Amino acid sequence: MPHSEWHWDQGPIGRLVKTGYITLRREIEQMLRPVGLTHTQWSALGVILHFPGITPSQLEQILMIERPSVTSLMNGLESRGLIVRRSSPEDGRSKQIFLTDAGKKLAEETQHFAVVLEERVKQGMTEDEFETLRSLLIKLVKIFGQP
Amino acid sequence: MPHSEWHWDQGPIGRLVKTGYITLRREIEQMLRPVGLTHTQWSALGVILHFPGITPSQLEQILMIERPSVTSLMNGLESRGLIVRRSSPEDGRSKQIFLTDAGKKLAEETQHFAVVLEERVKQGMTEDEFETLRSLLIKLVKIFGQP
DNA sequence: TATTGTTATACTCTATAACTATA
DNA sequence: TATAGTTATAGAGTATAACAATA
Repeated sequence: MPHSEWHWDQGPIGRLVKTGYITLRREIEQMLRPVGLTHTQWSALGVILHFPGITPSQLEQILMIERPSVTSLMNGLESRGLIVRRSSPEDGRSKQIFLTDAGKKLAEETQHFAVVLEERVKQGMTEDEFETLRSLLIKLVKIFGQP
Repeated sequence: MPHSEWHWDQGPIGRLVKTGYITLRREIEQMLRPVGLTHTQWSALGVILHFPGITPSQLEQILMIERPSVTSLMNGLESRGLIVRRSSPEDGRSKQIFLTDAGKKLAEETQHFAVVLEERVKQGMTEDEFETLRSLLIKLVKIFGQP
């Protein structure tokens, strides 16, 4: 790189957030490698574990991906035998998503990875800094509309 | 979602960072739609604009993606006529990447999107909060190794 | 008409492993 | 041997547009 150098910690806020995201994602994916889940699949399993019977349209909002992407993601989990879809008894258009026994087991075994990561973060900064980071990230997101 | 509700602003720090990342990425991609660039391509163009003659191995570190991913990314930009690769005169193994005229034009036209986004963030929080967010994100990344 | 979900289709991003060329 | 880059291959993630079924 002629004449100047790269400093990862400079540059706009968007790049800094992305760097933070990639850093944390890589940590999680390293933990997930032995069980063969991607971080997106792992997130989805965690949500379904908390909200059994959730619908694709609800997942769409939580995971912040489009509807067909939810279908694709669920297809992957279904073909691995981790989830099942059932028609909703209340609304014939809706489908409800449940974890299978295998899915529940895997979700329960891996959900603490989020806590492990969070603990490592907490060890690197004060409680006060940690809470400030949380609240400023929330503030950042709210600027662009998330209610 | 029976019996409980989803609160996007709760949950672990990892999810919050990801929410922030997706939020900003969507804003940028909306701005990029008219010119037909993805946010990753746009990032790469911006880096090459700042560091003409950069090598794939250097891009690998900056963009935080693997070497073959760099090749793939550069192939896409090359086939659109936005960059060219030349062999390094100093090291026969190395290749240097330069923007074409069209690539330079596109890069220059779109680089201010990062500033636009940053300005919107700055309007939603105090200068102090903004700097704190920056420094805490840097601190977060450093916990996991980025020097 | 509006909503829910899926299909069809396509492209980007990413990664691992193996290869070539150069140092 | 080590490094730089590419190719081959594959899978995930994402999106848009069009469609079917239900409300």
